[in-house]
Formats: sequence, C-alpha cells, structure tokens
Amino acid sequence: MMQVAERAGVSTATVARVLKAKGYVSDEARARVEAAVKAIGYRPNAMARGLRQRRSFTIGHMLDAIIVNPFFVNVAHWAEEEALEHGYKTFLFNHNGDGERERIGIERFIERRVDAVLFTNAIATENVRLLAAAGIPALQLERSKTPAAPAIRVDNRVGALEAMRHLVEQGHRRIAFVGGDPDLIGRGATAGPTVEEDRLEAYRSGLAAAGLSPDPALMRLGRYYSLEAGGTSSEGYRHAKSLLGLEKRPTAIFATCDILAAGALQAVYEAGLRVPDDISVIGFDDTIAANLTPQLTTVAQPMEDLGRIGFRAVLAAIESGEFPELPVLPSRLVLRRSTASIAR
Amino acid sequence: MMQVAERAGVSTATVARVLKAKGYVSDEARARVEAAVKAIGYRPNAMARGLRQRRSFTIGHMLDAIIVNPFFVNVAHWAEEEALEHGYKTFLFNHNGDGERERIGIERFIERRVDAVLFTNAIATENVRLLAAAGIPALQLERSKTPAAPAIRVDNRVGALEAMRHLVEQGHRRIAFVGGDPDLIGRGATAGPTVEEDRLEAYRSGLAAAGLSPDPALMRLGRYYSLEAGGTSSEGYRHAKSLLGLEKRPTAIFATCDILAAGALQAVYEAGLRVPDDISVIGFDDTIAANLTPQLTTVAQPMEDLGRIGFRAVLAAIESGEFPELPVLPSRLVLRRSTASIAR
DNA sequence: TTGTACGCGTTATCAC
DNA sequence: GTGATAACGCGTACAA
Repeated sequence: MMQVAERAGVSTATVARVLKAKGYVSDEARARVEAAVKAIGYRPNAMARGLRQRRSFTIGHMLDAIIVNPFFVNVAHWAEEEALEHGYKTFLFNHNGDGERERIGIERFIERRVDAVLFTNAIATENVRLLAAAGIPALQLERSKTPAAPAIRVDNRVGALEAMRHLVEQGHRRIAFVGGDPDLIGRGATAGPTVEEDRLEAYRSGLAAAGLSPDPALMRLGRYYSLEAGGTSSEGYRHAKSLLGLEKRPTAIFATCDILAAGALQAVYEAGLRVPDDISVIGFDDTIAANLTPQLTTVAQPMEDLGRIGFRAVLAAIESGEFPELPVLPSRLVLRRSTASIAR
Repeated sequence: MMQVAERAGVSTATVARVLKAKGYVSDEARARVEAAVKAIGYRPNAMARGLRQRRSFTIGHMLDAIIVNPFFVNVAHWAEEEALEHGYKTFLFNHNGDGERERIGIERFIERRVDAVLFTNAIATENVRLLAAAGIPALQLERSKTPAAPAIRVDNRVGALEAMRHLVEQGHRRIAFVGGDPDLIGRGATAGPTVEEDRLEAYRSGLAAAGLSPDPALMRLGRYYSLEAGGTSSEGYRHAKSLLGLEKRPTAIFATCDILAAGALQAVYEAGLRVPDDISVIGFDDTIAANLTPQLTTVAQPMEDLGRIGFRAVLAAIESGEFPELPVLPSRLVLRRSTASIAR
C-alpha cells in the first residue's frame, strides 16, 4: 500500500479510501491510485488486515476422516463454498477419531486465529471448551456429540422410517439391520440420543409399525468402517456375508452408511445373488450410492444445507456474538435401483 | 505476549526467548514466563508472526473438483498431512474446471499470502503466471498442463501397460477403451503429451504388443464424468452400454478412471452379465475401486506420494528459492476381482 | 478532500 | 541475561 501511495503521489489513507470505495476522493486522485494499483500488481495483505481488524476471515472445520467417507468432504465443500461467498476461507483438519489429534488441530486453529470453528463430529468436550476459553464460537454439524457447543442436527428418524416403510410396502418382512453400534461410536457425554440410536430406533419403529418384532439374528452392530482397513467396505461385507449364511436369510438389508451398504452389495454379488431381485439393500448418506452397482437406494443426508447453513450460522455468531435459531435438518429417502418387491 | 510479559514481570523479548527456546534466559525468568503463559492461556498469533516474517506458513492447493473425484481429496489430504508435520496449513480451492474461478482462487491465495501453491490440475497458464508475478512458487501435481510451472508427474504408461498386459495374458483380444478425450480434456498449451494421450497410447501399445490392432468400434473417448450430472458414473454407463450393444461385444473394458469403470460395472450388471465371468473391467486411479462390486482391478495412482513429495518440494522452493529435482512417479496395477481369464 | 499518526502482535537488532 | 525499539501492512480517528 505504501508503494501504491508513493507511486500515485498520495497518502496511504487515500489509497485505502479508493480501495474500500469509502469516503471522498477526487476523480483525479482515484485514477492515479487505480493506475498505480494496476502497475504494481498490488493486492491487500490479508494477514495485516486480520491483525488490525482482529478478524482473520477464516474459519476452522474439524472433521473426522475426509479421505474415508465422502460425507465429510461434501459437508466441508459446501461450507467452504458458502464461506467463499462471504469473503471467508476455511482451514480443514481431520482428527481421524483421535481426541489427541483433535486437540492439536484446535490449538492450530486458535493460533491461526480462526473466527469460528465448525465440527463435523466432535470428539472430546474438553477440546471444544478450549475454543470457548479463547472466545471462539463453535458449532457442531450433523451430530450433537457434546453439550459444549450448539448443533445443527439431522433428523435421522424421518429418512430411516421412510426407508423402512418402503421396504415393508415392498413386502419385506425379514429386514436386516447393519449399522453403527451406539455403544461403540456414540460413547462419551453426548447431548440427547446419538445418531446411531436414532437410526436403530427407527428400524425398530418401522418393524413395529408393520407388526413385526426385531430379530436379533438379523441385527449387526459395529463400526461404519475401520480406518485401519483404509476405510473400505470390509465391515459391511463381513456383516452381510454372515447374514447371507443364515438358514433363513433376510430379504432386505438396511445399512446405515453407504460404505457399509457397498460391502453388503459385494457380499451379495459374491454369493451369486442379485440385487434387488433376490435381496434389497438400502444405504444411508447418499455419498457413493449413485456409483455403486446397482445404483443404491439410500437415505440422503442434507450435506449442502449442513455446510451452507452451518457457515451462515457461525458467521452470524461472529458478527452478533450469538447463534441464530438452529434448525434440525431432515434426511430423506432417495429411490434408486437396489430395492424391489420381495421375490416370491 | 504483552500480557504474558506484564504478568511475568519481564520484557516481551524475554518472553519470546522462552517461547522460541532460543537465547539466554535465567531459570527463574523462564519459570515465571511459563507460569504466565499457562495462566493466561496464551497462544502466539499466527497472523502477527506471518506479517512480521513475511511468511504465512500456509500454502494454497488448487484442485479441480473435490467432491466429484476422490482422487483430488486424497492428494490434498496427503499434502496437508505432510504440511502439518512442517508447521504448515493448506487452503483448498476448487476451480471445477472453470478458468475464471481458478483466477479468483489464485487471487485469494495471493491476498492470503500463501507461501506457495500446489496445482492438482491447473487450467490456464495466465493464471499460473499471476503467481510468478507475485513471487510465489507453484508446482503442478500429477499433470503438467502448463509450462509456466514445474511438475511432479505420474507415469501413466507403466500402469496402463501393465493393465493391458494383464488382460492380454488372460486371453482377452477384444479390449475396449473408455477414456478421456485428449482433445477435450488436454486442450491448451500443455507441456508434453497429456495424461489422456499417455493412457490411450499405452492402450495402443498394449494391443500392438499382442499383435492386435485397435478397433475404432471399441474405443470411446469423452469426459471422465460430467459435473452437471453431479459427477456420477453416467458417462461410463453410457459408453459401456453402447459397447455391450455391439454385435461382437468386447470381453474386457479398460476404463481410464474408476468413476468411468463404476458406470461400466452398472451397465454390465443391468445387461444381466457378470464381471469378471462374462466381461472383465479395469479402472484407473484406485479411488472408489475397493468399494465397487465386484472390487475393481485398477491402475493405482501414487496419491500419497504426490501429496507428500509435492509439499516437500514446494517447501524446499520456499526456503531455498528453487525446486529440487522433481520425480516422475509410477502408477501400478492393483489386482482385485473384476478381471479374469476370458470365458470360452 | 487529503494527510498524519498510532496500534494490532510478532520478531529481530542493538544496547545495556 | 535482559530490555528498548523498530518494522511488517493495514485501518482509522483526527487534524488540516
């Protein structure tokens, strides 16, 4: 800026007035400044601005494992997209399910002076409190894992119930459940029921609505995927394979993650059965669903809304000091080609 | 820092000496500073540091379309991981194939004063030059789309030739090619042959090595995926469907992207055929390959090396002003379950 | 309509 | 061993 001012023969204040299109500047001075800006290739220094304004125009986004589940990439992408439209950039950080890593990431965020932090799956309440102590607003997306920060949650029940109703309507009675174990995944002090509990509960309700009672033999609880296995579909494969080995195998599988469902499709294929002719499969998330064979019917999460509304919410918190009313976003069933009426 | 200094009753210089573990400080002063740091919850301000040192410890990573092709996420992830180990953070930006967006992204990077920029698929040379003009080192990963910046390329030929050899060894003679069209994708002033040309050329060489000549009816050139279609596998599906409709259909399909291959698998499935029994399919990239049905044999790209070595290279450029020797990384065939010897 | 001057939080230099 | 002090580039209150 100094250099621009010198070249244009004006003060830095005048340069600032031109750049910010604010305050009175003579046409002549403006022209000289603009010419100097162009000649020098001047671009404002965001660090200097941030230092001065005590605002970095940057937010941190703490994610679970971006390379493993496209769900995180999508939410991050849309949050970034919305951020861009407001002059913001985001820093991403993957904790990979490790609380220690989460802490380190948050410390980095604080040092970088992010204006706010988004969590798409927080781990430890104590880490989240670090932000409060630093006066940085934090918001959880999709899940409310800790009472230490507000959340924009997804209503897993609506979509899951829709999925169950769909299967029942198609005549399915032996519907297997392959999902995350609430005790395994939702551990810790969570606020309210976990996502896993919601999905499992919806499965039970769906069954009950059809006059069916859950058959423990058809339920498999575990992880969505294991990071050690590179996050591939091996968990779903394993569960589905054992389900197919049952003397009375299920006619449908409700998997609570597309990656689990992908593994189930592999197991069915390997067994020489066809989806949806011999067995129907439903997933959850709508991440890789459209790329699977056959294209997977799934319960879609509102990833774009999560990201966009999430960013706007923290922006409001940054500017006004408090969060607006936070919505609970719906999930919804997306019909594709992996479900059909039961074979008779 | 001022506050820490006051509370500890020392000068800011001493605080700095303690924090940077550099210079002489009495044990007593050190203890007082450390106590003050802890009490206040002090964390250095990265913006102030950056301003002073004229170094943001931040790099920009310009990508094509992160939510569409996991390839980009992976490269970005590993670059970030390596960056982290060196005290760096990365800013991501998706140009989505749009040169105007790429320009905007680069301008944002410059304003943020990134120390360097990584391109995983640059678009316009003029945009890349913007960085040179700002004195910011830039490096291309995977592809060398412009002579305006050095590149760490991937040798697509080795892996593609391996794939062709594999198919031929399994007895395949009618091998279809479904890939990106060099004229469509590799347009512009690229340095040397494009990735698409390399893969196509390897296909031809592989055929020739087996004494076969390419059959135009078996070759489909286009895009890997269309962003409008949400980046799903519809392109591959379309191409494969038309190939299957041929009077003498291919016994194997070599697709130059896992997403194309995913579509091919869908088309084969829909036609009531089985992979690999009736037809073999090979993909490229090794992104979603392990999640497909059946698990896809594919040519893996060295995504982790691309990211890590890429970051280390720009770090060297930041610190020494020049790039080290840049390797050409190999691609390699990963055998899974979508290929088998030809049915007789 | 324009210019002067200070402070944001660091780091680095130099003097004590 | 330690403490002033300047400078990084921007924004702004105040003066002219």
